[in-house]
Amino acid sequence: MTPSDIPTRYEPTEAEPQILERWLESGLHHPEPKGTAAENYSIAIPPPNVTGALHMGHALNGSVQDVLVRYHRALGKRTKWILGTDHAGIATQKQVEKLLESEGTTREEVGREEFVRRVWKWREQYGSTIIEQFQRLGATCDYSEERFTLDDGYAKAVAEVFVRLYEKGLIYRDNYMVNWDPGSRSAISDLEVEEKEVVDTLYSIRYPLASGNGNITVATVRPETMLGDSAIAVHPDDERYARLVGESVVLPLVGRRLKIIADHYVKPEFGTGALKITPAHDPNDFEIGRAHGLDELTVIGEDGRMTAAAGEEFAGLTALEAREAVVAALREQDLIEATEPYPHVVPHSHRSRERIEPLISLQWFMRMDELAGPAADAVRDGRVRFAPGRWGRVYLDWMDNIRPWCVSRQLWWGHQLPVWYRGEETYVGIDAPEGDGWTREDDVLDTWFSSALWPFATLGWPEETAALPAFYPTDVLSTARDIIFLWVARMIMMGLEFTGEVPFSEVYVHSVIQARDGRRMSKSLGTGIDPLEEIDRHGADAVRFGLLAMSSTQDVRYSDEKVHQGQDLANKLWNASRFVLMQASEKEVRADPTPRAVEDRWILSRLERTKALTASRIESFDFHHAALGLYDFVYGELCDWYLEWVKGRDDALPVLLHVLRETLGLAHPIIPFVTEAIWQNVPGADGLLAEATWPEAQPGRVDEAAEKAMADAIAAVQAVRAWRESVGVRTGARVPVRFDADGYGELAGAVARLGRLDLGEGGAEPVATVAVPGGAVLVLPTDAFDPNAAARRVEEVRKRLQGEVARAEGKLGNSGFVDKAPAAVVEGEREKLERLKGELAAL
RNA sequence: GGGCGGUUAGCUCAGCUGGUCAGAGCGCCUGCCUUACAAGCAGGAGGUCCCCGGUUCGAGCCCGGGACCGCCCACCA
Repeated sequence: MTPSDIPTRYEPTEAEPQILERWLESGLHHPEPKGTAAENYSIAIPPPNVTGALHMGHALNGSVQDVLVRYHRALGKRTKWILGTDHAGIATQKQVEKLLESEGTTREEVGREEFVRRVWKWREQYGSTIIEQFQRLGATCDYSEERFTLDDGYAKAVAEVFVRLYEKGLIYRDNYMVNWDPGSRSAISDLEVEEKEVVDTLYSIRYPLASGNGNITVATVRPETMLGDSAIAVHPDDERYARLVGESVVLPLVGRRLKIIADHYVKPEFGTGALKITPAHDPNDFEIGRAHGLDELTVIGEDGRMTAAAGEEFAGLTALEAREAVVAALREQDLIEATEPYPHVVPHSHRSRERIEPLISLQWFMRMDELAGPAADAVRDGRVRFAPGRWGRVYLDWMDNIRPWCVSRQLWWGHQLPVWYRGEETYVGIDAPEGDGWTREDDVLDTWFSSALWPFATLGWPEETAALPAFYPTDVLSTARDIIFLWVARMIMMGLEFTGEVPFSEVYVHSVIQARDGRRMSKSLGTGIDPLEEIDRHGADAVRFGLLAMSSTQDVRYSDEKVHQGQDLANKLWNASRFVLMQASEKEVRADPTPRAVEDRWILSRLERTKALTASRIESFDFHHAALGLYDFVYGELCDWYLEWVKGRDDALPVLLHVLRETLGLAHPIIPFVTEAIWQNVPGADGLLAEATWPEAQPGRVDEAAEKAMADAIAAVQAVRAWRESVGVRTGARVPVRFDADGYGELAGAVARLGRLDLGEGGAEPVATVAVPGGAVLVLPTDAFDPNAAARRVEEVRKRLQGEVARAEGKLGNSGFVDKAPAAVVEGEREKLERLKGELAAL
C-alpha cells in the first residue's frame, strides 16, 4: 500500500489482531533460559485466578508490567515475564459447585474424587480465558510456559516446602481457636477476615450467685454462647467484685457452677465490669480460658448448629434459633435485665461474606515469627524496596506483629496436605508412608501457601532447572496493595527461607482504579468497567495509555478522558506518520539525520530529552508522567510545531524519518500496537518494533541554543496569533510587518509564515506593535484590522506589564530578599525585570 | 482505638529537595474544512491552592491545630 492509501484514521480493531498474531508467532516473549538473573530481567505476574476474567486491576497491572518488560527487552536484556494462573481454592470450588447445582447435584453427592475431576475439566474449558484477555491487552508474557499452581511440578514444590517446614518445627497441628467460615465450611486465616459494622442487641443477663446472695450481671450480644460459659471474669482491681473473686455463680438454664475469676483483660468501666467467659467461642475468652485452665465447651459445631453439649433443649438448633430460645427461656425466669441496640464491628469472611464463627478446631498452623525476621530485615536494609516507600513501613508493621497462620482448609480443591495418620501416629512426607492403615489428611492448603512460592516454583524449584538461575530472583513485583500481607510478605519469607535470596528487589504498588464516581469497582455494586469493552471501543493502546496516565501513588477514579487522550495520541501518531511517509514515498531513507536548520536541531534536542525522561520515568515507576510526557512531546512539540515548521521544506526528510522512528521506539512500551502498525510502513524499519532496540541516547544532540531560539520563535508566533485574534484581524489576511527583534535569524521567515505576516523593510510608520521575545513585530499600515482595537489591546498589555514590573521592583527593593535569597534567584529576578522593561519600551 | 493517604480551574488530576508553579486533559467561549489528522487546528475565559495559626525576605509546597473524604490495622463483652 502506498502511503497516500493509508486511512486517515487509525483503526485499532482492524490492526490489533494482526499485530498480536505476529508478536505471538515471533517468539519474542520466550527467552532461552541462559545467563544469570542479574543480567536478565524477569517479572512474575501475580497469577490471576483460573476462574477470573480480566478486570481493571489486571488491566492496569498488565499494562505496568508490559511497559517494564517491553522497555527492558528493548534495552537488550533477556526478558521473561513469568505467566500462570492460581488454582484459587475457594473461588474455584464455588464456581464448580454452582455448576453442579445447575445440574441438580452437589459436591457431596458426586464425591471428592469426581468433584476434583470436574474442577480440572472446568479448568480445561475456561481456564485460558483470562490468558487470552491478557493477550488482547498486548501483554508479552511468556505464553509458551504457562504455569498453574496445581500442576504436578508445582505441587511437588508445595509438598517439599510443607515437609521441610514441618521438619523444622514451623508447621504443626493444634487444637486452637480459628476463624470458622460457615459459608465455605472451612477455617480461614486472619487475613481473610474483614471487619464489618452490624447492629446487634446487647443483652444484660443476671447470673445468680451460688451463695444465693444476689447476682452478677453480664452483657453479651450472643446469648446462645452462654451455654458454653466456663467462668465469670472481673478486673482484679475492681472493688465491686473483689470479695466475690473465687466464689461461683450458677449458670442459668444449665445449672453449671462457674468460678468468678480475676483477669486484667476485663475493662471495669464497660457495662457492669463483669464478663462471661466462653473459651470455645470467642477469641478473647479463649485466651483467658487457656490462661486460667478453664474448660473449653464447644456448643456450636462446624455446621453452625448447637452441639449436644449445649443441652437437649438446644442441640440441633442453628445458633440463631438457639439465641431466640435462650433469650425466651431467660425472660421466662426474668433473668434479662436489659437489652439495647448495639452497633459494633464483627468479623466476616472475605470470601463468603458470612459472619465468622470463632471456634476451636484441630487445624494445621505455621509459625511465622522465625521467617518474619529475615524478611523484615530484607526490607529494612533495602534488598527489597517498596514503591511508594510508605508501603515498606506498612509491611514492616505487619511483619513485626506477625501471628501464626492457619494453613489448612476444609476444601476439596487444592493441595492436599502431605500428611497421613494411623491411629495416634502422624506421618509427614512427600510420598505416602510404607505400610497399611494410613489415611491421608483430607484438608488442603490455603491457596496463599502455594502462591507464596510463585517466583521460584514457577521456574521449576526444587529441581535445578536452567530457568532458575537465569530468572530468579526476579526484578520487580507489581501488585495492588491489598495483597501485600497475603502474598508479597509471604513470598519474601518463603523466598528467603528456601532459596536464600529475596524473590524480587522492587515491589511496585500500583493505584487502585475506582469507578468514575469514586466508589469501588465491583460486580455486585454494578460499578465495574470491563477493560475488554473499553479495548473494543477505544483500542488496547488507548486503554493502556489511559490506565498508565491515570495511575498515581494513590487511588484514582477511572478517567474516560485519559483513555481518550490515549486514543487521540495513537491517531495523532498515525497521521503524523502519514505526513512523513507521504513525503518519503518510495525512497528508502536511512541517512543520518543531518540537521539543516535550527528547528531540526531543536526537535532532535527535544527528542533526546524525551527519550531520557521517558526512560527514567519508566524505571522509577512514574507511568503517569511517562505517558503524559510522551503525549506532550508528540502533540506539543513534534506535531504542533515541528511538522508545521518544516512544511514546504524539501530537505527535512532525514530528520523527520529519524524522529519518527525513535518516537515510535520510545512510545512502543506504552502504546505497542499503533507504533508497531506504523513501524511496518516506515522505510528502513526491519522486523518487529517489539524486537527493536530502545533508541540509543545521543546526549550530544541536546542543544540549548536551539531550544532557546525555538522557544522564542514559538512564543513570537503565539504572540502574533493572540494579537491577531484580539484586534480582530480578518481571518487568513496577511499582515505587513517589519521585524524588529534580535536573535531570530533564519527563524523569522517561519514565524512570519505561521503568523501570516508579510515581512517587509519599508520605513512606514507602524500602526501597531506586537511584543515578542527580543523585541517587537511592528505592524505596518493595512486594512486587515481596526487600529482602535489595536490601541486598546496595547493598553491592556501595558497595564499588565506595568503590574509585573512593579512586583519585580518591589521584590528587588526588599533588602530581605536581596540579602537572603540565593544569588541565582535574585539574578533571575533582575533579568526578568530587564526583560519586562524591554517589552514595555517596545510597545 | 492506632496508622496511612487525600482536600489545587466546572470535572478528573499534575505540581521534585519552599523562589516563572498557579498547570494539563476534558468541558466552556470565539474563529478556522491552513494540501497528516474537523475524534482536527488557532486563540481565549476560568482558581481566597479546605480552614486557622506559625516559621521564612518569600509557602499549594515546611511546622502546629482543626474540618471533611477514603483506606489499612486492631481481641473491648
